[in-house]
Amino acid sequence: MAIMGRPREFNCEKALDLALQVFWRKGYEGASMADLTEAMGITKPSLYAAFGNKEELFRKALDRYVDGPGGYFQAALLKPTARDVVASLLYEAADALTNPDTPGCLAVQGALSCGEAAQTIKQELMARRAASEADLRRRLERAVAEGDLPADSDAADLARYVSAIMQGMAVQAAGGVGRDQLRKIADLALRNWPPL
Amino acid sequence: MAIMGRPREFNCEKALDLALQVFWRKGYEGASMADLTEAMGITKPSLYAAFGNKEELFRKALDRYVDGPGGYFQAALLKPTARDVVASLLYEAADALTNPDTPGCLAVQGALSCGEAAQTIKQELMARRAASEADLRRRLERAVAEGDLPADSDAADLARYVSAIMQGMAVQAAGGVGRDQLRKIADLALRNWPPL
DNA sequence: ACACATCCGTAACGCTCGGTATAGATGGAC
DNA sequence: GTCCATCTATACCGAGCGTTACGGATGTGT
Repeated sequence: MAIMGRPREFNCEKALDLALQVFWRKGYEGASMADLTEAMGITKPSLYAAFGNKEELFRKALDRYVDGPGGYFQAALLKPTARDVVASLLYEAADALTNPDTPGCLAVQGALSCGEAAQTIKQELMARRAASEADLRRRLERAVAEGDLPADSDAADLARYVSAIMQGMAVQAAGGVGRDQLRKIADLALRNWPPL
Repeated sequence: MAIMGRPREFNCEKALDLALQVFWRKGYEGASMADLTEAMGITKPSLYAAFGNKEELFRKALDRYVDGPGGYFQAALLKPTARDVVASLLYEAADALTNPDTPGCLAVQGALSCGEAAQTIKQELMARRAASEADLRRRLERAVAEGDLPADSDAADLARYVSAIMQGMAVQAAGGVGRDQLRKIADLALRNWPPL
């Protein structure tokens, strides 16, 4: 049995990308269904039929983010040395955070603080940030094992340190700071790596 | 002509402190008037008579924050050396961000991203963060002039760097990271100061 | 004691929110 | 060409939002 009935008139993935942009700029709570449907070019019933509800839509947009524009994070972990990994993370973050197509960090701006209704989203984002930090921590643990970092380095502390700098850059970007200024933050952070 | 009519039954400053706690935990948009009136122990008409509206209430709470729990920032600028200033900022931030009475950084969590209605608040917070950073920049400029920092230091870049670390710590604190872990971030940042 | 300015509480306002019932349009399967 | 599953669109729902009108309560100044 192939597909039956009237086919969908819009492209699901394109619509998700448009929704992602709205969530990016306004956060989860700040983005209203009216904002979303207008940006996506579809009506509310179509949105609900295709994506379930606002929360599921956000989660799907979030998945699309980490696999797409947010992919620089996982890509950076593949660099050969710990210094390359951290440098790549910080400079790629500076670029991504100021790219007009990918404004800011969804995991930070999405729902840092919110009302009761959005707390499951807030916790989801907290978990994602923690998971990314854990990925970085494991990469740095490997670097310690390989002698790429001093043997007495605490990979967990270093990962938290680098994560905090990236998140601080995200806050700066939300405040309108530009790419070159973010890269200078990265420069300064990298002037002592590893921070001994 | 002294005061006339029925005197107010609640303490304005105490009520402001209670409102501040709500804004702290839920952000500007996430805090509803019902949340606020319940926490403050007053009814809505009393709140509107005393504070104007939600936006003015937030601004008054914000003023009370910078003069009270947020005062560590200005206090840190009075330390004798640039290193003392930065160390005080980072360690005091670690303490303040994890103090149950002053949870997180209102300037970061208040309204990082939001809907249309709250964008004046968002811009106010952006301006406050920028103003704090400018205060720090001027303090570091003084340090350069005093020979306390290398003559080729860029005070603006350094101030942005330190601000980003503090804001990153605020995001970490919003994610549940504890005091000791935040202090380790401060430790790592201070291992190269100034970052040459 | 009286008058009045002010505050408190109930109850409602208009609006927007996220979400949906229903009816009409569309196009593939037979 | 007919059937019918599916999509689209209008119009609406109940709930919650920030805000306010109104009337009764309260204490001060005269």
